Amino acid sequence: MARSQQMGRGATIVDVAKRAGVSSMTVSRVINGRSGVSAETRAVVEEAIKALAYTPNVAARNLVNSTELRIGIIYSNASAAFMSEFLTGVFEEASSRGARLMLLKGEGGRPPPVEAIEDLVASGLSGALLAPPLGEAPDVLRVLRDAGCAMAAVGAYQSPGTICVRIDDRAASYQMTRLLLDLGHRQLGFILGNPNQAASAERMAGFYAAVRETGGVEVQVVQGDFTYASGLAAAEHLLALPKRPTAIFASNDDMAAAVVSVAHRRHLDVPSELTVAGFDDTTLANTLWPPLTTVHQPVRELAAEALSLLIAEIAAKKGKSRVPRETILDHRIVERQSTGAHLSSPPA
Amino acid sequence: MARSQQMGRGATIVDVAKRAGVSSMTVSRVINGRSGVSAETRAVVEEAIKALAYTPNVAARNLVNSTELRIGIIYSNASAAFMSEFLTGVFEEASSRGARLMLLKGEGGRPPPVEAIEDLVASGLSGALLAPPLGEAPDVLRVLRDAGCAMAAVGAYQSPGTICVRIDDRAASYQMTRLLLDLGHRQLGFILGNPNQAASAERMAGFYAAVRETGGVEVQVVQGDFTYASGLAAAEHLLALPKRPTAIFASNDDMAAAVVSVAHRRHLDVPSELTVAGFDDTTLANTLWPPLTTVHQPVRELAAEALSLLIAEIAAKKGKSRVPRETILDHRIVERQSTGAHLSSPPA
DNA sequence: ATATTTATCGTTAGCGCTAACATAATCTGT
DNA sequence: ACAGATTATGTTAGCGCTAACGATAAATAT
Repeated sequence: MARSQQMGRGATIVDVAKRAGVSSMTVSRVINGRSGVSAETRAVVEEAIKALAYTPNVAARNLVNSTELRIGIIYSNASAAFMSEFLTGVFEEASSRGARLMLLKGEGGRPPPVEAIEDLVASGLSGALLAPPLGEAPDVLRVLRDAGCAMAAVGAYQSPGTICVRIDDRAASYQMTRLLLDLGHRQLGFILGNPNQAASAERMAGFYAAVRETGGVEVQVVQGDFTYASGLAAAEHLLALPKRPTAIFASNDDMAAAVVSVAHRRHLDVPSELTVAGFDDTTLANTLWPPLTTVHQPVRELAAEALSLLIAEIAAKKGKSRVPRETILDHRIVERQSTGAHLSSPPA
Repeated sequence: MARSQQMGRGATIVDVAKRAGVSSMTVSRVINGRSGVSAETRAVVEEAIKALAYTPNVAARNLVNSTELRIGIIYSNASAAFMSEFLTGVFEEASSRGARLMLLKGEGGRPPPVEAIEDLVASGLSGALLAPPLGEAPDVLRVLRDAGCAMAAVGAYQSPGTICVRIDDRAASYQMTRLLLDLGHRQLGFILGNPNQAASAERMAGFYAAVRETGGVEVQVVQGDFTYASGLAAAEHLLALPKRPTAIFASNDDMAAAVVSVAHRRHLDVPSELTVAGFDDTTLANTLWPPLTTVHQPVRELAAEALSLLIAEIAAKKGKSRVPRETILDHRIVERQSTGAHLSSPPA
């Protein structure tokens, strides 16, 4: 019996070819979008593919190409909440593309040592995907670039030859600030992020943009570095000010959480006496009480998109690459319970 | 020319066979630990494998087996920090085994709906790996069991037919309590975990075991459910008590973080006026200030081991499975800065 | 008209591995 | 001692796919 169809799982390329009345090679060409197939033939084949619910067998494809796509995922253990989402996105994409992932993690929030990256590259890498903030780590970028390794970075601002996938930090920050202003707040505190990440400057720019277009706003800006500890210090400073802010916008959730903690220590209720907003929508935002109003990044999609682009880039290696250098995905403002309207006469 | 060795990436099974002076089939048998190979032949082959740094080509293997191992990873988004580690472990293991992972995530800390699981199973699953606390979710277990799907659960206590991989919660809890007692604390508070997870009872048992063998200890136990909010309430209760505890041991880090927050609100310094200990060593433990003393679980290893056992179980499906039902990995007490010696006369 | 290019499609071979069978060598029991 | 069972190895074929080349027909050039 003609085994293919009846037994076993999915249909094979041969089944499709038979049904379309062409050779398997033609089907292969259609699948891979290769040229040299007439429009009508292509249509017939596509019809057959759909009818049989055919999906290419990645194992067979990898085997013959022998080019087993090896992608290095390089990250530091900075924000685990973020990484969980990130890895999920990457893995889903990788498994459907049949890519093999090599994870490399730095310890203590630091990038992995250069030697580790060199080893990884030496083991034969097709490309590397950088999780924030490594997309802006000079050492990492240099090693990879020297090795001629294709790169994609999530959350990074452009560096030559790297595919960047991120949200529009400035716009997000602008919108969040607008939200605060619309709630009636006119005394605003802003806690900056780590200065060596481009996103920090963008977030501040968005904040200022919203402030500038509104009259009578007083702002206090203090430097942080994205850590909880830095948020603690910044909050202590802001809340000890003679004209203390009625709303504080921190450049990430960790620092926003610290603000809440300091507020509580000073017996200030959140949000009735102090409004707090964060950025990133990590689990922390939902773990603490009150849950934080924050900016949600579509981390999973960012990661999946970055991997997808990276694979495209690798494929297009010889010809001029038609892969966009910069891709922006949509963010979302999540309003939870750490923000509230400004009360002109605060409660006793 | 005999292409194999000189060009292309790694060595193939044929290269190994040639070097060992046997057929490729014999090498295959050695690799897969199949019987029917003499000890000396096996040794020679293993020698050759090592010499050539041979690694099996997963694509080729999957292709011929056609049985592409599809493993479902089922989890809720409870603790992202945990999941990040968990996924890392699972993915590393999966990529070296050539397994294809299907992720299924529940929303809002709930298990995924039964329909979703049924769909997943229907799509052809070889086995399922359950992240905590789903290893003890009756609905999930039932659906999987009915489908005759092999299962492994991390952090769960035994349920028939499921492979459980976890740490010894009781021993860990005992050790942590001992640490507190050795620091001189005699007024202890304990915050219970969610009662529908077996680990909660184990952790309490360990706590009591340590308390019982020590004289003159007063304990206050209050119910929690592993959430930050429940920790808040529990801490408020404990710290309002007339004879308030000098040390509080929470059944997980989220609740321990809440204790720290409440302590600060009441102007109690941690650790000089109140010692706090957690459990799990999530990133939260290192994010907050002061960093928490807690019990570290080797999450990555737990996940990898569980997947490894699951794959073994699937392979041994026909014969009697020789896979252990329960596997315990080592934990570690991590002493950070939330714990300190009890001062007989507390500072003014 | 014939030679030459171009577009479309088919054939062959082989990626690295293992199931299934074939073979050779050794061990049983009576 | 010799058929039959056991153990140790080799042979053959093929998993699903695609590179490389070959074949055919149509378009263009000379």
